[in-house]
Amino acid sequence: MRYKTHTCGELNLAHVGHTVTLAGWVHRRRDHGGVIFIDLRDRFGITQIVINPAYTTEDTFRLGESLRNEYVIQVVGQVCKRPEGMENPKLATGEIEVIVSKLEVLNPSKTPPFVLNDDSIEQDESVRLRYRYLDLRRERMARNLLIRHRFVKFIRDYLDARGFLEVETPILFKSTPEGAREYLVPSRVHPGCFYALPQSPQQLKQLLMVAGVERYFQIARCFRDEDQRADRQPEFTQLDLEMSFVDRDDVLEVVEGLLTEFTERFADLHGKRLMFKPFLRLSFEEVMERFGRDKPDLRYGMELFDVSEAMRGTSFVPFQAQHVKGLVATGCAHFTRKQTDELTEFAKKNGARGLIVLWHDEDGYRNSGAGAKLSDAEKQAIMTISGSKPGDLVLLAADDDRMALNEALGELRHELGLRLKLGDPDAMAFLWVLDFPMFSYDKAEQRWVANHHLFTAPQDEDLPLLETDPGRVKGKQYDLVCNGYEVAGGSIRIHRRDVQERVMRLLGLSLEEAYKKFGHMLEAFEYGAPPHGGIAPGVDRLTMLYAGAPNLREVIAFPKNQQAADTMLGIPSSVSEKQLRELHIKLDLES
RNA sequence: GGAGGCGUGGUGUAGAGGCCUAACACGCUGCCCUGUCAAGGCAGAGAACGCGGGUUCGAAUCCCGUCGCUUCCGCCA
Repeated sequence: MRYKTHTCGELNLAHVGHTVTLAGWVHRRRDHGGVIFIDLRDRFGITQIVINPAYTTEDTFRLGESLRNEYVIQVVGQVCKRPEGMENPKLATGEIEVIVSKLEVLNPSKTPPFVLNDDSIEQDESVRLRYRYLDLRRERMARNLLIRHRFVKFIRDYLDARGFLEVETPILFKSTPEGAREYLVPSRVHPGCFYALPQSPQQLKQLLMVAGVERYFQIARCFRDEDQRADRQPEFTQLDLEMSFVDRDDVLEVVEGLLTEFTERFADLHGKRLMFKPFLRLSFEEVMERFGRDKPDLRYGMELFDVSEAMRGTSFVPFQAQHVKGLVATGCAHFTRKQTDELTEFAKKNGARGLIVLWHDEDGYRNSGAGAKLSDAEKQAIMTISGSKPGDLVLLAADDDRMALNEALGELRHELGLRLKLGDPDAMAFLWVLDFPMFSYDKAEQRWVANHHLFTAPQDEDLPLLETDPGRVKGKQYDLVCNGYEVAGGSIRIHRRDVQERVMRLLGLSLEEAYKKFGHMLEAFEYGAPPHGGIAPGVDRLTMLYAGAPNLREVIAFPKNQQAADTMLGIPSSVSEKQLRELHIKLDLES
């Protein structure tokens, strides 16, 4: 006999009269003494089971009384329309119930260490992770897994329909000199040698372009041995993709089309909607000027304003700087001195020299603190430029370093956005950030460093600047930002050897060194590399946003904790002496 | 590597120097109950308050250290 003829989510009035077999977990039990109700749960839903002595044997009823939460049971019974007024509109199957004739306990269960049948309780996460297989039974987590599945399935269908080829690349990869710290895998066969787990399939996907694949993608696992954040896991999943004979907009269109269609087609599942259609496009420079962060949350405004000119020649010492900018915290004039002091501390921590606060009352800026020191003309200018209204709080900072000023205010804007919950939880505010500067000067090391990676192509018109003014060279690089998170990054790559060599020269990399580190790439590029470029959207981060989750762990079945450990599996763990010997490894636990 | 937050029965919380021989809710155990769906009623078991040290006549409550979890900075080409 089959374990189940139907799932617990599919029965309805059309099935009334049918005899069905269901199997699943006891979600909840309501024992009225004479009649027992069981909410039977499987992945597909919940169905009410009724155990009534009038319709079954004494033994079955006794067995029903012994049921507890999370017992795995199988029932045979008849689908019946519920009595008038007894329907449950909260359940998809709420118009019917199954009257049990036969009941079997397939497996009893210990009492779970935490509540599985109530998502409203915020459960301590370390316990959830310790018993992740139970945590995943909960409705919210089951939904997150489903959203992720739909997303990945959609990606495959969407790209397949557009001629992309899914190709797997090795997990046992090569240690690369730059970038994130890597996870190393010792080789048994080659004493003293190591594989490295890929930070991303970057180099391999470019080699696939040389190989003539033209349109490649992969749901790729990536590994980075860096410290964790809410949006960073040591292993994570990227939609890695690369295209030949394309320029920037071709790549952008693929990703934008994919995310637009997914957002709209699956709105019933995730409940999100697009804030910008088409996605907003801004240059890095404009984003920094207006929002002070290369990954701004554009679900709300609160743009930075610039009063530098109006403050020129001010007698107010804190504003005697090249640049004076600020932002308006709408409706925050009720903030106390303590709260604004906190904001000042926050701004300082993020590089501001200080924070000037103006309270906008009914009759203008309050006459205390900075409000008392600024001239009427200056206050009027700030009011006009900032557009502040009574009830608002105006926050200003000054600095000779414009970028530092933008960044400090940008972090302040972000912090306020979080504290004031300015972002609409149902909105997805996708933004393309374009025209990044390719290089920054590392003062400590006295050399130019690449902001993206070595293979990013400079914009054509900036090529001459490579030798004359590297700081002004912009790259064919692009980031996709959503709700304050970087959700994708990519670039058009250099495919011409001469340009590649000029970039390497600028970065102080000799041809000899370059060949040592990237020989396989440079060699491949000499065999007819097509113009190509790509991008890598973060599957975990996007799923997190679609799921409305506060961190990546919520959308990964078995995530690592902040210490990169899994307490359920007890990893990382030590290994036997024998294993170490085979790998030619001696431990030095002192250092 | 650094900074902040949290750590009380199985779970979620309350408790802010003596009223704590630690409270409440859920869960758990037993009994009652034929229409509930967060079922209901009655009874009961279960924690010396992460760990160590200190202050005090007295500490879950204050201080120091330590461990665990978490958020952020550094780091993440």
